[in-house]
Amino acid sequence: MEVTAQAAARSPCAGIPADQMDFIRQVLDRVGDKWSLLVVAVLEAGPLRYTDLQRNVPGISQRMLTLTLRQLLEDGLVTRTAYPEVPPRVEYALTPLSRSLLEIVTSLIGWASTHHEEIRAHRARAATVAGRAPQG
Amino acid sequence: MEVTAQAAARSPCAGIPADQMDFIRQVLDRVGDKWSLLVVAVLEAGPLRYTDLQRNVPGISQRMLTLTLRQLLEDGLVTRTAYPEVPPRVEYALTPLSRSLLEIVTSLIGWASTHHEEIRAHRARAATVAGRAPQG
DNA sequence: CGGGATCCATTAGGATACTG
DNA sequence: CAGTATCCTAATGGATCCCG
Repeated sequence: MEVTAQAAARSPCAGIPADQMDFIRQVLDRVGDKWSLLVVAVLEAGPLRYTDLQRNVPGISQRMLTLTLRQLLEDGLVTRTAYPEVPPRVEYALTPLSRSLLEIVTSLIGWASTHHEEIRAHRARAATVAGRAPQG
Repeated sequence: MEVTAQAAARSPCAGIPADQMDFIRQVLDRVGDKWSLLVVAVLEAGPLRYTDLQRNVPGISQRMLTLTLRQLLEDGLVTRTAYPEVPPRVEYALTPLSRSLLEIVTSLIGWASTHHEEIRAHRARAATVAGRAPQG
């Protein structure tokens, strides 16, 4: 225990207060999960309804769309507006909060775009070195 | 249909070419997974050996540390240096690539720090509205 | 149309024990 | 010290059916 405490005191994740560590994980979990980010990205252009979202986020299932939206709703990252019309209509939209997040995410996507060749090259190389040639 | 087609044409994931979509997911998976980012963050201060990493990343298991390091290694996000000494010593360090990633991540962490109260507040409020009071 | 509920497969990830 | 291998559980997530 004492060792852990000292280690944590010395370098609790590169200067992160470790109090924050916990909730940073939560944010990361949300950002890093399979769909949240995609949904937010799709909503950037403007409000969309449920089925439009489902079609614009390629490959998402109703279940995951529903769950993702619920999470985003709880975190205040999207708003839900139900119009009491004859064919029910519900629109989801971004909030100022998610828009600010989107800026960061956009830079992350930019990073990915810039460096993905590098990563790919490294992976291919690693696979070749890993034990046998990829071809057989 | 026409609405969807237009929406998709307008916003196939916020202007992302959808070719890139795939590898962006990969990057996001790596960044968003439970440990990669923490390991990278801890390595920011300088090279560390296996056991030091394990102690500095609170809660990580040997298994996950090993797997995470392997992934990072394959992607060229860390380097591994084994010193042929009597007690074996292995050091892991960041690369220019991971340092550039760290800048983005830092801003993400900054975002989290700035807005986590907002998110928490929204969650609490959502929980209250959800059907019953949080207290019971 | 906008979901909720259920069933099922895959995976992530922790605990433990063992090795060089 | 620096891992590897195995087992097992919990969470992720897709498919499907159902309902207001």
